[in-house]
Order: sequence, then structure tokens, then C-alpha cells
Amino acid sequence: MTETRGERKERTRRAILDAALALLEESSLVALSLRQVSKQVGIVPTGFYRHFDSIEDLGMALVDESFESLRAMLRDVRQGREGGAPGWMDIVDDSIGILDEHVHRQRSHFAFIARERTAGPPLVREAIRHEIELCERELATDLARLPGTDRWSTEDLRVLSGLIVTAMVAFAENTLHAVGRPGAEKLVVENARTQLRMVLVGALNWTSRP
Amino acid sequence: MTETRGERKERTRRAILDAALALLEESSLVALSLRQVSKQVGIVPTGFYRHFDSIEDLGMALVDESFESLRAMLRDVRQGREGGAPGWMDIVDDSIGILDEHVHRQRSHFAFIARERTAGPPLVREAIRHEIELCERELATDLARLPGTDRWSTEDLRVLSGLIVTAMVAFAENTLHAVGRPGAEKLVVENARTQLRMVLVGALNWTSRP
DNA sequence: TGTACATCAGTGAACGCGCGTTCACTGATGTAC
DNA sequence: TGTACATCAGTGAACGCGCGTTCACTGATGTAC
Repeated sequence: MTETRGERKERTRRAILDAALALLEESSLVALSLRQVSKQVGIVPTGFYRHFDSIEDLGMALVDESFESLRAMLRDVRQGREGGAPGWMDIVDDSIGILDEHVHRQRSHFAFIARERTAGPPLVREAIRHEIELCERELATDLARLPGTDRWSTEDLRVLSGLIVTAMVAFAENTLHAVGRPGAEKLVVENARTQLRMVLVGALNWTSRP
Repeated sequence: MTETRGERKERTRRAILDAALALLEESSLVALSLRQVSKQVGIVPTGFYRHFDSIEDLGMALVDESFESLRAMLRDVRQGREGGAPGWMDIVDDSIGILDEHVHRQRSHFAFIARERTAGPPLVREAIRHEIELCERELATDLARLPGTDRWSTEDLRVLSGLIVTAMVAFAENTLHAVGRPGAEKLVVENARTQLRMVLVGALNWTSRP
């Protein structure tokens, strides 16, 4: 034997998560059955319970790992910005490029979040909402560190972050919808780029009320 | 008899739509069963087929009537702007106020669209996407009529419309989430107001590339 | 190293339930004459 | 106005199916001595 019992169990767990992610590109958590997932994995339905209490429980695990990979991407975005002080517009272009690439590489994770954000079981919806709020907060902190934001109140920085995150969520959704149609994909990227530039022009000309 | 057969049929159809809307505040189309709806209406399951071919068909009818009422609201927004030339910021305040009121009055319609936009059956998703795109186009036309947009390319006007519509969709979703918590509701409105102002500051300082 | 026992991932049968859909029907409403 | 027939919204029984969950199980892996 080259594999311990724990490793084998982890492999099955992974297979369940992957099977669910694949099925969830077409369906939604609330319409996904434990038997569909088990069948896809190649285990008997009752075997599912060795790994998760319910489909909703599995959904929570998917939220965790989706945002783990998203956070890794956001670190990339920040890191790409360190050393050197590129212009605002370069930041926009780089960030959108990285997000675009990440959506393609983690397509099923983004499809999952986009869908369950509004349609998932209440606990899953709440977890996703919470994670997105954390992203907004982190973005606000980042923005506060950039030069030129001294005239901004903390409140306005958070509002701006909310706007940017909303636009980026929409960008990710549009990218998913355009996947496989190169012309459409390029248009979606251009669209997001311009939108973010518009928001930044607004930001640079903004002064928080006293 | 005071009611014709056609009137009675229409009344049942209306009851089915209303029952579905009520159930869909909690659930999603793909998890909604014909039997749940029939039970709520008080007819036998097979009676459903006299009015709709399937749950998906019922969903398409709900998309139609949701956007019909949304369009009525957008007419209000435009009308409120006629006669007199209020400042940009007044337009923002008025528009958000009207949208906010409408979301409250047609809560179930908005909840339906928010959910099925990403989670519905493919045909329903496509129909909603199409309707939202129409809204973007109409907004672009409206913006083109306003003074100060002469330096804008047609393309940039559409991109700006997309950004505004995205922000308004997010606003409607946030409002739904905040319903019943007055403090949160007020915050959501303030948030949307500020975001739209930021976008407009960006717009007023924007010049399309030659 | 060998043995005896414990753990536990995955099995397989069985259950009651809600599902969509079929079909033949009923009886009030509508229409033609 | 009265009669004979057509329409059709809603009924009710029946079907086969996939569902989540229970339970007792198997047999390979892990552990204690």
C-alpha cells in the first residue's frame, strides 16, 4: 500500500467537491441531489455521508475553497503593484487582466459563487455575502494607502470599494457568459476596463463632503 | 353568473402567478415544483397544465410581467425629469428614490429577477439578460439627450449605461436584503446615492478618446 | 515480527415521499339553430 | 326563448422514478501489545 486511509479519504472528498463543481456549472445547489453527486463520483449514495452532512454542508466547503483561491488572486494583484509606482490606469489594466485570467482558470468556482450568491440556501448566501464584504474592506484599506486619497473620508472609501467590487463581480459574470466566444470575451474585458477608468476619473475628481 | 369562463380562467392564471411569486421569495425556479404551486393555489396538480406547459413556461411569464412593471417605473423616472432642467445630482436623488420605492412595492418581482438572473433555467436567464440589455440601451439614449455628453462617443455612453445599470441592480439586491431593517435600508440608499454621484463625477470629467 | 482487536470508508437493501405526466372523467359555460 | 351539442377548466386515480435517510454489513487499514 502506498496510500494511507486518510489520504484515500481525502481523495474521495476532493472527488466529491470536483464532481459537485462540475454539476454546478449547469445546475444550482438547491436543485443538486446527493445521489447525482455520488453517481458522478462513483460511490454509493450513502457513502456521501462519510464526508458531508448534506448538500448544503458541501456548499459551505465550496464557498470556503472558492474564496481561498480568490484571495490568492487578490494577493497577486497587490503584489504586482509593489515596487515602482505605476499610474492609476496601469493598475486598472493589470488588475483586470489578472482577474480575467483567474476567472478562466477557476471558472467553476466563479460560476458557483455567481449562482449561489443569489440563489443558494440562506447559509450559503450569507457566507458568500460576508466574504464579498471582506473583499470590499480589504480593497478600501488598499485604496487608503494609495497617494491621492487624502481628501477621502473612510466612509467614502468604503463606498467606492463597494462600487468597484460590484463592477468586478459583474465583470466576472459577463466573462463567464462570454467564455468560448473570443470576440465577446474581448468586448467584455474592454468594457470592464473602460468602466473602471470612468470610476477612477470620478474618484480622482472627488472630494468628500466636510 | 357574473363571471365568464374566460374571466374565471384569467383569475386562476393570476392566482398561479401570485402563488409562484410568493413561493419564489424563498426558493428558486429550478427547485420549484408544479405540485407546490398547485397546492398553494388550491387546484389539483394537473389543472396547472390548463395555464402553463411547465414551470419554466410560468417563469417566462413572470419575466414578462416583472419587466413590464419595471418599464412602467422607468417611464416615471423619465417623466419626473421633464419640464425644468434640474441638476445632475437632483436626477440621481430622484431616480434612486423612485427605484427604492418601486423595489418595495414590487418586492417579489425584483426578488424573482435577482435570483433567476443567475440561477434560472437557461431560457429564463437569457430572457432576463436580454431585458436588462434593453434597459442599458434605453438609458444610453436618455443620457445622449442630456447636456454635457457631447464629448462622449456612442460606445462610451453604452459602457457608462452598463456601469449605472450594474450599480442599480446591485442597489436593488441590497435593498431586498435590507428590507425590514430601517437602519440598513437607509444605509443602502445612501450608499447607492454616493456611488451614482461618484460615477457622474467621473462622467462629467470624461472625454472619449479621439 | 506476529497476533488480536478497533476503526471506519464504502456497500447494498429497504423505506416512505413528492415528483411530472398520462388518461378518462365531470359538469358548468358557451354557441348554433 | 328553448333545445341540442361543443367546449374546456378543473378532477382524481394511477404510473414509474429519483429523492434523502435508516440500518446492518464488509473488509482493508491502523494500532496496541
